Amino acid sequence: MPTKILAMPRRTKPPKRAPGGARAGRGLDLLQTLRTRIATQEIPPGAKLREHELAEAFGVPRARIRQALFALEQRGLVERIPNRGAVVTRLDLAQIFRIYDVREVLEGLCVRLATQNVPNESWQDLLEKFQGPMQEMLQQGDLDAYTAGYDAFRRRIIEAAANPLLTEMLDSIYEKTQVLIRRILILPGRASVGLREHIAVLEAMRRGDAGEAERLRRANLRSAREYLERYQKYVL
Amino acid sequence: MPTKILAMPRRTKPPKRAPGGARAGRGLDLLQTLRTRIATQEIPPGAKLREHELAEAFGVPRARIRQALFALEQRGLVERIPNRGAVVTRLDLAQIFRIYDVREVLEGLCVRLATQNVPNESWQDLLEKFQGPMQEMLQQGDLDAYTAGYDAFRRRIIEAAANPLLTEMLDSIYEKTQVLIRRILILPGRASVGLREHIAVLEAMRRGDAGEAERLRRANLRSAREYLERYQKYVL
DNA sequence: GCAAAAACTATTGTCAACAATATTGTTGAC
DNA sequence: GTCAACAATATTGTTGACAATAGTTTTTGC
Repeated sequence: MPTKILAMPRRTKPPKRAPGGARAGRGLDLLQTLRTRIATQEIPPGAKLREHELAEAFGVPRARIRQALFALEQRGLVERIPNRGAVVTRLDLAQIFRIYDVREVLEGLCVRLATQNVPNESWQDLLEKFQGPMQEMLQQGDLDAYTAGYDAFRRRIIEAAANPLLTEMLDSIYEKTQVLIRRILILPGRASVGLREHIAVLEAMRRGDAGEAERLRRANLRSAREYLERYQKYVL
Repeated sequence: MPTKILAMPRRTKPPKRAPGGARAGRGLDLLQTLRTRIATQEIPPGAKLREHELAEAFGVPRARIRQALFALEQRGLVERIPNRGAVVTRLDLAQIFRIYDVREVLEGLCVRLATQNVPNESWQDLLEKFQGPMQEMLQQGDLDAYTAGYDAFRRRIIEAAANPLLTEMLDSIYEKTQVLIRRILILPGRASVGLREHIAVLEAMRRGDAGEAERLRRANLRSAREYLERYQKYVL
């Protein structure tokens, strides 16, 4: 039994809290930790989340764990069956495609808004990064660096879009597909195709062509989806 | 002070629960009640939601109210300030426009998926209803009936799209803008323009032209948004 | 009479014990 | 040997009491 999935990231003070400073964000901290661990599959799909166990591992009362689990349920990261407990949601292929349908239109909206909201020049640095360094990272097989670069791209766009509701929805989707995105990335030929598509999107943004940028971004996600469809047995 | 906003819809058994049947959905019931009351502004924006008060009004322990408020916060219907309590979220114009941006692409996706998922003929009845009876309702000024018709249209499309994530997102948006949608409807000329647009969408769906249906639905929502922009001082 | 401090009140946040329910293990009969 | 009923255990669900915090009023010093 994998009981050591849990274990706090370094909990130095189980008995007493830090006496001085603000520690009001504790509950949120806990939730955030669980979210990322589920998103990265450090806690894998299908894992049982026992309240008592978690409470002990995190050194917090069970009520707080309970609250966190409730929040995770609302975000769709865990499923709670009455009197049976919570398990990490397992996504089947059909659900993944449905998520991608939604993601496609939301990411499309996101680049459109971003293009409209900030001056065209502000995309220059990202464009150059994607035309140069990112290309090299791929050739050297440094997928971690590439992923980091892609994440930065995504975050910049989301920030520029400046739409809190959209941000929340994309975050909610992202934490469900994070692992999947990385798995698609290592499919044969996917990374370089993706990179070309990202560059096309960025070029449109650089020109200030919001409509075209949206269209290209949507095409990009549909293309990722097609890869997933073709190689599904290797990914899942 | 409007303390009688609350008061349960008819709580006949405060001391003991129904002895026999399933009543597990209690907690969910409470949440649902609060959601609809906030969505319809029966509980108006800015209203303070006191846990103790709610607990007494609903005849449930405070912990359950607390849980419900937590859920409402996650859905963005209330804002919780630590140690200060929860107030119903008040939307300003900027936020409303941001919501409409998201709604536009999601409803667009929704009609596209719906068109792809079910046979073309299944839209025939709705199309006829919109070309005939709905028109009459408008002419007779029966906005309640018209609204009900529109709701049915929306629900059919959402159901046909068969995408739980999308459904949830649209529901979440809808409960924030429900009142607003009705206010837009009574703007001069809006209803008839809207009806024409809905018919155009339905015609495209009837033809099985998913792409065009999506485009038309998006145009429809952008048009609603423009009305809102023009008449904003009358609506808010 | 005004301002600042202190006591008070109202409200939310935390917790640990208790109850209800589901699962697992054990016993007995056929 | 297998199945069913029953007992034991583990896990979640519920509740009320207590602690902490923010807002409000009163008091006191100038």
